[in-house]
Amino acid sequence: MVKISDVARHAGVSPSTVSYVLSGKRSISDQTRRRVMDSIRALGYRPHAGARALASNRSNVIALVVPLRSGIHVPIVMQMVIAAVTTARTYDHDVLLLTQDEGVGGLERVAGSSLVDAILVMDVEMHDVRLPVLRSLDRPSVLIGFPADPSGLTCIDWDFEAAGAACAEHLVDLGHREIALIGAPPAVYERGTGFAERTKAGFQRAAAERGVHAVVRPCDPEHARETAADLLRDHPGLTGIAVHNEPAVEPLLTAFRASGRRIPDDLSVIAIAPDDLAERLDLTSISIPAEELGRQAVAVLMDKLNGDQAPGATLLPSRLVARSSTPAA
Amino acid sequence: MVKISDVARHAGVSPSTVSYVLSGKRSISDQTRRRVMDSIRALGYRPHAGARALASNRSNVIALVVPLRSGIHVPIVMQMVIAAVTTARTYDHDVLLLTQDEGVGGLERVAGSSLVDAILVMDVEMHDVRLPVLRSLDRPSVLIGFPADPSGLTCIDWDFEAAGAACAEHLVDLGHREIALIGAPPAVYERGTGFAERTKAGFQRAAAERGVHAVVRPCDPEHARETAADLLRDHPGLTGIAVHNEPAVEPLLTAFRASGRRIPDDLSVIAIAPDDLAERLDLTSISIPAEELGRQAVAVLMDKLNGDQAPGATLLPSRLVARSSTPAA
DNA sequence: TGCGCCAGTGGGAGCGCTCCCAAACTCCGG
DNA sequence: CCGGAGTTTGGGAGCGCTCCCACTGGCGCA
Repeated sequence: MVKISDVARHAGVSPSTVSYVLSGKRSISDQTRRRVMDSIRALGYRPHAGARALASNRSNVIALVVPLRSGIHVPIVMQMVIAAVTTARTYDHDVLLLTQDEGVGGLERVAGSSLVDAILVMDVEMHDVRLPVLRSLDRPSVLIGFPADPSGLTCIDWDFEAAGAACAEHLVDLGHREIALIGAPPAVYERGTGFAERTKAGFQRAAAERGVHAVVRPCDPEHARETAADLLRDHPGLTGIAVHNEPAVEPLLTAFRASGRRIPDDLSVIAIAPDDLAERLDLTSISIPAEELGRQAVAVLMDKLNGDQAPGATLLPSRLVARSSTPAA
Repeated sequence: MVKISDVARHAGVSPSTVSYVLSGKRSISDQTRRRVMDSIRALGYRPHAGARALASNRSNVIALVVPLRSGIHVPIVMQMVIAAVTTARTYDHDVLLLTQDEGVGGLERVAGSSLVDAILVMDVEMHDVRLPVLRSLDRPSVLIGFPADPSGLTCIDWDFEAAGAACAEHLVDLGHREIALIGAPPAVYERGTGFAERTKAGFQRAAAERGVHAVVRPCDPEHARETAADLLRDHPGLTGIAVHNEPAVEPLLTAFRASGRRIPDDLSVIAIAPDDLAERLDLTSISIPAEELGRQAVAVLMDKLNGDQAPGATLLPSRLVARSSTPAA
């Protein structure tokens, strides 16, 4: 194994100089820097991660806690994970993967052993048992999602309240007087996951402000057909529908058509969904950019690592893209 | 920070004894062990990962290279990832996530810096550029999937050849004389990914051995409808179909029905797909246990890490489960 | 009694890096 | 010509752990 002293000898400088060339923590003459860099390349030197972590008290690794529970859409999670890894690399960090089932112990383990410098937690619950641990840990963390009490924590998420409201506004502006939101699977609401509730709240608030009747239904994608049928039966006057449940979108559309409703003639449909899905189905949508969220979360985490004061809460705006499922009047 | 010498003092032993208690590398009297463990708990001691890695030349971290390209089914990948992480934990290892877009450089980086002890690579291509690097690296690796030339490498995968053959056999045994395999998206074949080819080969071989006419079509899930229509038009006598393309399964079934074929009365359908999907649709299927593959891959990797001679190739058998889409005669 | 053997323990060098504390050298103004 | 400031570099302690090399005391056997 090539070590820093080998490089130093080869370049005719001291080990500390090689270290400083690599870290940039003090000024080095151009000539020396070049000589050192040449030696590094010539010898194929790679700093030993463990030695570095021991001496500097920084591992250059962040932990990423991924969820894998019912009701969450896996491809979106994966997009965020990939974006997080890619972004972390631009900050010269790697990503250690933790699953939720290790729970609180996993966080204490990787933080306590100095395996990671910081922690990114996805899919936070309203009353997440990990919150007190995260608050007490000596390493910075960022949560993707908002718990009931975010005090003392840094959280980031899409602005689902605004997204829900935008759906209602869009439908009302098109002239609909009776609208519905088809939301996440029941399991998600029962868990008290924040995003589902916030979408609902925004939708209902915006509708109420405009004096429009709004109903909200959870929806299990496997029973989309029944949900659609029930909804249309219970509310025959329904003409505008928002869907916030990615895997259920296609089954729902099929079910609406099967029940004789033409889209958009009889029913306007807007979805809160990733762009690729909405584009394919030519659906008006509020886009939820997964990569953007993963990227931003890491950026905020790195700010905290550098000691910069990060905002306690970040809400990523979503964007409404009109397509042919909600025609202008 | 609590260090090993603090524990040693608290327990009235030497630091080396604490180390040996933790590693189990030499015998310790019960009494001493108990005292040390008590002190560890009392002080909340956690060994410093970096120091450990430096002194022992083992980081207890493995790298996992995940794919995210077109044509692969994300939930299956995620299942394998989760299984790999969970299994690695049972061997007291953590998992560092690498994306493919760092390519060869990422492997050299994490191996060269001793950040990881071993490498697990998912979604291997036939002529993967990473193969020579993996062969030359000083750390063990395991590939999930088989390249064109697996010499000098350890590979593991489902036995797709057998799965394809089992599909054909099952259909032929039911009396079908003209059968088809609807496979992965064209992009997957073009990339020369092994699994798609092997399924095809097994299917065709088994059909040929039984003197039955077999056609194979790739299928882009987004154009499942057209694929189904074309296939039925080109081969009106088709009565048995195997599908090896998870996201296309439902659209295909819809398309078959839309073209007037009843399942299973007019058309027997068998799928190579995860159990949950097949169960939901009540489809006869060859199950591809994703968790099992992730678990086994890590197990083999750990064997190699321990110096045990691991088999060069491992093929995981799949299991045929008959359901109502292919009724017994 | 003397010896070898074994189980249990301690001492401490060394893993490869970082970063504090100087030291060397150059340049300038007085 | 000297002192001080600025720039560049070297020396080496120390990060927290592992594991090699002893050392000790007890036991059985000749």
